[in-house]
Amino acid sequence: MRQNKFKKLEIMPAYRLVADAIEKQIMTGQIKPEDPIGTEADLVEQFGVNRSTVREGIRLLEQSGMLRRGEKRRLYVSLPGYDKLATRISRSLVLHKVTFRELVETLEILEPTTIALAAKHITEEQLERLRINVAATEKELEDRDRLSQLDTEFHSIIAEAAHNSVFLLAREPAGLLIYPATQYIFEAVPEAPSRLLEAHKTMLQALEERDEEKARVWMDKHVRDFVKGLVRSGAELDGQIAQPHLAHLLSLDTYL
Amino acid sequence: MRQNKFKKLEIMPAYRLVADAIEKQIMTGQIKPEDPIGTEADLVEQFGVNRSTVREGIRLLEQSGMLRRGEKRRLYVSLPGYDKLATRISRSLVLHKVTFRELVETLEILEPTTIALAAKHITEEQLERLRINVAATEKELEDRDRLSQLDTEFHSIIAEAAHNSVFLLAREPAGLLIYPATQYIFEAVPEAPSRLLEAHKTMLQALEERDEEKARVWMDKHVRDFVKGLVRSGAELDGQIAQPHLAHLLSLDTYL
DNA sequence: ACCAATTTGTCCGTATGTATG
DNA sequence: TCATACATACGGACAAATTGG
Repeated sequence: MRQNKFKKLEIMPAYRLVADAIEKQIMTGQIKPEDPIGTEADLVEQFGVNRSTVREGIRLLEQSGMLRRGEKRRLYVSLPGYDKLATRISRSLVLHKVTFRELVETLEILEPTTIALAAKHITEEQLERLRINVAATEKELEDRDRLSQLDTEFHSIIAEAAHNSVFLLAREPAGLLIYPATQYIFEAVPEAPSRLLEAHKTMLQALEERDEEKARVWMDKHVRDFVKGLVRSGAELDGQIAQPHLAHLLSLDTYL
Repeated sequence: MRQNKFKKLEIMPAYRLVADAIEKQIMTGQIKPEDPIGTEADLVEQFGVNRSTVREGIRLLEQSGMLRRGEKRRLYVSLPGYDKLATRISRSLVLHKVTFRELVETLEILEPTTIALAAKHITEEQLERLRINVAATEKELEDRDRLSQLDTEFHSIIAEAAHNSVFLLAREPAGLLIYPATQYIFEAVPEAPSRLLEAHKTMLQALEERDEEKARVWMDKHVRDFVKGLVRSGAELDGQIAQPHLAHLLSLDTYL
């Protein structure tokens, strides 16, 4: 038998090595967010590779949000934004053919817990944003498109108010995928907008009173109500999300 | 007043346009996972840009996992893998200085629910993997490093058994960040390994019996136990995760 | 097992637009 | 206004690996 004394060598393209080297310094805190990275020419010199190679490496980190072009077009270390991450996760879920059932099952669990946490930790500023959101909802009760935007935002603010970034990132992708469907519920269920408004109003009130249980109970009801509406609007719970539901995800290309 | 008839133009670098164009076709299903993309030369011709530009665009999609170099080094459309996504999310959380408190708060909620779902949906094959995992845990009770790997794996298998990819992605990042800390608990709490083994054994049993409540209760206990151990091991709940805890995340560079 | 064509990874040089001082 | 520095994009080149005879 031939002797197998050597592990398979890890052969990686130079542009990956560049990206990994920079990422490692970021992850280990040797360079921190908002720190400027040198110019491309600097990196060329430091790594001893060609500019094209450096640029390809930079693109990898740019996409994962760890580098960005800041003022003066210079390179800065950057914190990957939660909104961008959530969008990427949502898109992945779509490609994996996630079903409505998986989404609502998740939200039935996460949303009540989220608002319970929010009741404990919400700030006055966040309450104010919720009040503005609810007021806008009341004013635009006829505009279904706008209404589903406001719905998505309402739940995002609450998630933010939970003051737990792990939780925030856990629920945001599901929220991004499911709440836009509100729009289709409105078409099928005429009383849906007013019921939504009532629920949002009550939940806001519960949050103002710091009433954890009341908030949780109403959110629970709200989500169940949502699922019922979803079914009545003709959505197949075990089917995957339809193209029209994804328009908002696709048009986000611009700032991602 | 000057007439404002024009919207601000979206001015984006060519390599982004390339990436967006391809991504849009993927998201709209015009090209599907495992479909081959043309060669770089093809893309050069189709987009009418230079090869360097095409390559930079490809890097963006490569990083987000929508494109990969497959067999024969050709470009294929690809499903972003959950493991890769979870790792990226974990790293982002670290950069955002996530605290132990946020992690355990999340897992105290998600893990019991996860195992309850798993009790309903777990397959025989997944049960078998859990049995193997628990058997290995019993055999390697002395090897702390190996033990914390097995712990992480145990919980990942359960998450997979819940058969809800949204839920899976919601908890995996927290799992990746917190369970490696088991290692440090073992150092501070001598009886921790045997307690962990007992809990894992009992949860496995509950899953075999499809006993949702028993599974949930034990997981709840297990997580609380974990948190206690974490505190006894000297971890500051409101502090961020220490460097040593992240070693596994950094060495994963190779296959990401 | 050898050869010719293709393709990727990498490098070099250059032009252009834009921002800085 | 001019000069400098830098990012973007282009064109061309070559070696190594892979493919397809």
